[in-house]
Amino acid sequence: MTETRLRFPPSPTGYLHIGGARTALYNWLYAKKTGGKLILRIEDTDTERSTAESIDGILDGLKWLGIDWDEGPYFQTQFSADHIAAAERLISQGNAYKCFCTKEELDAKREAALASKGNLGYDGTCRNLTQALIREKEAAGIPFVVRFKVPERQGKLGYDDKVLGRIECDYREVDDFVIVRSNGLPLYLLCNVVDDIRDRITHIIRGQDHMTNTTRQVLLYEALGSPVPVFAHMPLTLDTKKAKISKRSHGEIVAVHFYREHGFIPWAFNNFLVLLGWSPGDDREFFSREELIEAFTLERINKSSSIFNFRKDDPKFFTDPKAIAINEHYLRTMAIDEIGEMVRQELETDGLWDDDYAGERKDWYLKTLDLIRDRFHTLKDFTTLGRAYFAEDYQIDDKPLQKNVLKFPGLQQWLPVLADRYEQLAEFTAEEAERLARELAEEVDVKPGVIINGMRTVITGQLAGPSMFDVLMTIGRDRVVQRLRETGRLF
RNA sequence: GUCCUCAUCGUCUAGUCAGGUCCAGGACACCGGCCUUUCACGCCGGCAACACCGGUUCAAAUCCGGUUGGGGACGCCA
Repeated sequence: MTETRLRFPPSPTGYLHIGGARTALYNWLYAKKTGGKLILRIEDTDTERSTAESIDGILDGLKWLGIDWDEGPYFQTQFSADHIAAAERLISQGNAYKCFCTKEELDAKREAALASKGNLGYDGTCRNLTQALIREKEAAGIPFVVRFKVPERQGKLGYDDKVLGRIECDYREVDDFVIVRSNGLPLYLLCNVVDDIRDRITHIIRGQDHMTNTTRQVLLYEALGSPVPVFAHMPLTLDTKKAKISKRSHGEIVAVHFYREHGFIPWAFNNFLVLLGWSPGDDREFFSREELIEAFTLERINKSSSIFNFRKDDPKFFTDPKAIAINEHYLRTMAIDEIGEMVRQELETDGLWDDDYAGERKDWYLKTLDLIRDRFHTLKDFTTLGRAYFAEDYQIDDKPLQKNVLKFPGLQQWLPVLADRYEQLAEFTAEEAERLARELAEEVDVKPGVIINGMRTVITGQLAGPSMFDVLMTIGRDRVVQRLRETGRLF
């Protein structure tokens, strides 16, 4: 069996979005699973819209996700000669012809067809021009495009899709499509096939929005005398209103970089993406890289499209709750030193990193992360909700401030008293700290919770958190004492 | 409009190819309870779906037909 060769061919017209990332992921998984190769090819033939920034963005996105490739990136524009040669070959073989219809004529016809509810395809005006007429028009300098001449055959045109099964349509349903622009530059349908043939691509995994392209490209493979690769059309990802997600209409929320910037763990995001249109067939939802490669098959890709259930302006979920839940799972279960590396990036970005965290305080650093990670959702939470562990400029949230502090004015006196007692303690342990806190509560005749939760808010700024006395040990006596003494500033 | 295609809880899905073990399982979300010094931690429980109509069959979420609904494509974009 020959090696499987897959490709991810993004067009550099914007950032990498979740649809593209998912396509890349599926191709990558299948390449890994079959011991094949993944080729990265930048399809930049739309020179009007392609940008260098987009290329960088796409590469960065893939790298962040951990999707690596074996060849490339190749740039489609560097193979123009191949594309042009193929077009010429198709013309000389009689598989393509020059079309002198103007854009205006075509637009008018399309509009008329739309109005009369007719078919929108090309009507074949230039399909059978005589050689003489063609030479005459060329001599007159009339611009032309090259169209593929769809064979007039009975029966069905189609292909076998790994996901969808047999896909067919009538030959008469496909109109003569343009393969070369009037400026001489070949178009996607052709370039894509020529490149896939040259790159010896064996499997094409792409979105269902390409299904009609595939039908036409099958004709191109045939005319070019190459075998048709295996096709697998994956379901599309729709928005909550069931429209195809796009950079244009959804913006940042569908951009891969948005998730990086919101503290997602790269693999967690892959894990979320792969489940949008694929399942292992059992109840597993979390996979290591190796497990996923092992479990992944083309046959288990779903047929029906899925909805990316992001919530705009939802105070609780900034994106699909399932994505967040998966991220939380990894946040809680990954090896703590791996989490440590990722949190380090966050701390550095915020100017909170201390080199000792990698040196003599490494133990403290990792223990602290381990203590607080259970209640966090993203890597960003370590520098926001968990800021009090690493800095003095943490915010006191309003809700706990009202509920746990301002409601009990006595805390202005009580907590500084507790600070004194903590300071004088022979040994600052969780047990001792708790004993003194409860003792104080009894003295001033309030429930222990008043003292404990008041402390929580003063010391961490938060309403919730780990066991308070563990927090105290983590923050350390000096900082605890200091923060408790300053309770008055909150009133 | 034409063609292609899809159809199970709010969302992601298992089950459909090989009909009975499915008055449909899991996860997320939601609701309730427990734990507790707190909680968006944890634990336990609950709510919630086979789009519709016919047909085949002893038996249909599963097979067949139709209807409806959704999506995609119909570019000198990729």
